[in-house]
Amino acid sequence: MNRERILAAAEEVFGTQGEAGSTEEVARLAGVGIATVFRHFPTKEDLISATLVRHFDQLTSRAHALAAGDPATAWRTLVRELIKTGATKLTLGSILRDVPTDAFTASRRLKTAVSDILQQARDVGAVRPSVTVEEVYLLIRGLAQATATQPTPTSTLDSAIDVVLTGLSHPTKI
Amino acid sequence: MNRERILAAAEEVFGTQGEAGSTEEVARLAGVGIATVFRHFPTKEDLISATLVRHFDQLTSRAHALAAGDPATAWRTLVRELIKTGATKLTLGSILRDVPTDAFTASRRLKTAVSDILQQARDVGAVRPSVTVEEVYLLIRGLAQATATQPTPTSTLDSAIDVVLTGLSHPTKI
Amino acid sequence: MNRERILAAAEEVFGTQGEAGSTEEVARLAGVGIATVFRHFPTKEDLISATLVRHFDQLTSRAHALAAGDPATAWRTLVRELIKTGATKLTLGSILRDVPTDAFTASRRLKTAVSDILQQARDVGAVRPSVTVEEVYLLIRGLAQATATQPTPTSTLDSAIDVVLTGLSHPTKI
Amino acid sequence: MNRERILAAAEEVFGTQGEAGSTEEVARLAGVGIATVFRHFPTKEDLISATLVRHFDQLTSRAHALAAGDPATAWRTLVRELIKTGATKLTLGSILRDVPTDAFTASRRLKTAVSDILQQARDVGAVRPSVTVEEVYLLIRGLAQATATQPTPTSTLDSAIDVVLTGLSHPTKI
DNA sequence: TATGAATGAGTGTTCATTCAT
DNA sequence: GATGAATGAACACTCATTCAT
Repeated sequence: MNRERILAAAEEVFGTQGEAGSTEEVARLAGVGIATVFRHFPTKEDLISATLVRHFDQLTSRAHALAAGDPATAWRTLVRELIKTGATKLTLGSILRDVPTDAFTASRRLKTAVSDILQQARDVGAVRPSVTVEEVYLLIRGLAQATATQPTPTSTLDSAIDVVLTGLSHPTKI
Repeated sequence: MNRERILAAAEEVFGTQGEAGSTEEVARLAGVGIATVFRHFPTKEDLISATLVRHFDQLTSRAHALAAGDPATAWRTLVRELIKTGATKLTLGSILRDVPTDAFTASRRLKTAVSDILQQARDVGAVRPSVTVEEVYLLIRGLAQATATQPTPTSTLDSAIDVVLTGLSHPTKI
Repeated sequence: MNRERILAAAEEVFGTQGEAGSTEEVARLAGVGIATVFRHFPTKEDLISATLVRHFDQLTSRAHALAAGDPATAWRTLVRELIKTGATKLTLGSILRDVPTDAFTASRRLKTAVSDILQQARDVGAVRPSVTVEEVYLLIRGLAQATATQPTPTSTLDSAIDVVLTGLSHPTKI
Repeated sequence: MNRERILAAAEEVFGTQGEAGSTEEVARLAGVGIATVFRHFPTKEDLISATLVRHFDQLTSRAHALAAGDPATAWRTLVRELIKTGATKLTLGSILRDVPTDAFTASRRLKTAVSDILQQARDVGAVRPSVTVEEVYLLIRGLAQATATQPTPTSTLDSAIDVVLTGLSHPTKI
């Protein structure tokens, strides 16, 4: 039952400090001994991976929920939320060097869900047809990481997101 | 005269790994003893700071050079270059916690140069009037960090940059 | 339970070499890994402080025991023992720069015990009335440090102690 | 000509901080490059040794001067001065592990001079006949080191010196 | 199953000492 | 003869990981 407590603590610790966060701090925050953490997750990497899986799965659920509503709104909301929730936690992505399979799979699932909504958005003309998931992901990851890295006023972030959404909906300059 | 060799090595090491990079690796890469690094830069922070100063100053020079030409072109070229050269190195910016004065000053100089070119671009209508340097910086830093963090095909990055440039030139959706 | 082993090793190492002694040597002598030392005493200063507390407490106990017997004998025995046992270890006192509270308190307790016996000795005329604890401490510390610093034949040390005890019992020259 | 400047700096540095003082600080204080220090004194130990020689020779001269006057006064003055001037500098003595010959010789010379004055003092009854130079040295070194180690009010030190002088002039308790 | 205790490898930093100029 | 630059060996301290209970 500690597993959940540990994961929550890990999301807090690594989300804030990146992989610089120490396993011992996770244990302390979870209120368990350090050996307990290692019993559940034999490696620091395993712990981070599991944390990512949890995070990605939550986002995937959210994407599925949004997919039921109006495509244009769903799209804009999704992009916004991915950037903002990722802001505190996605630093984790940077740790995936040799991508652990579990986390990789979870991120695949999320990417699929995002692709689906993107497709709907393209269909209703909310997004220019030539836009790919890859570039969308790059833009999302960028803003998420940039704000995670350095405190940013909400208004600045909102403007930047608007720029991205606008850029995605208009034909690119020659 | 090792100073330059050390700075180059530091740019490589810290640019890739952020402040996680070790001073010892910098020394090894520069082909000098570790104490030599510390003779030139008494603190790891000093080393990082000096690396940043060098990097920022190079970019500032480039900005000044561009400012002499056509505003719209200058603007697009600058944004592109800031993102691409920053890609390998700007991770460093995230290290500026207690901003070392020198690096801070150098980054101010760069920001001023960027602001000037942005103003010219606004004047010729290449950029929407309401755009601020802050949001431009956030977008640039985002793409730089995102590509630094994870290998990205050039084409994807180029598309993303086009999205940003387009978004900056069009009026934002309501 | 290594704590005790580490403290014993620390008393040996720091007692001999003062704060110049290395934590690593303490670990080696205690037969434990260096990290174990740091788990028990997070700082070198903490380790030294704990060593001092242990040492001071032992001396305080001894002083209390002596206080029960004949004042003149108690006095002479105490001074002798403080010098001789301190000889190997009291170098540590010199490390109390920013006195760590625990060690300071322990040394206070010892000083009080010494003062009590000194008072008894004054009462029975074994020590001249004008003698203060401060000068007694200075003389004790002096002989302890001097013999710790440089090997000294027992007979020489005994003579020197006799000189001090005699000087403390006679009226000072004008 | 730098030799003298370096020695003066060394006496200041090592006298204050013991062997913890760094050679580089000596160089800085002497206003010369560090390599210059090593040209004159190939080893840190050599430097300290030379510093000691200088110091001992000065004290020897002083002893000779005093020997010309009244024996009792000379004795008391010498003891007092050895303790007080040694207080700032004799920390150095503790560094003599494998006594470098030069310093050893110089200290011999000083010891002889002290012995002579001690003999005169014994002859005029200012010091008990059984007193040896060894115990005198031990007492002097002790007070010098103790005050060097820890700041001590002048009055306390003076009282302690009086105790020693008194103890040396009276017959020892049985 | 959970834990506190133990550990070795690594990090930033200092310092006596050497060498090219 | 004097110097600044270079170096390796140490040191205090941290952390992911393992083990006995």
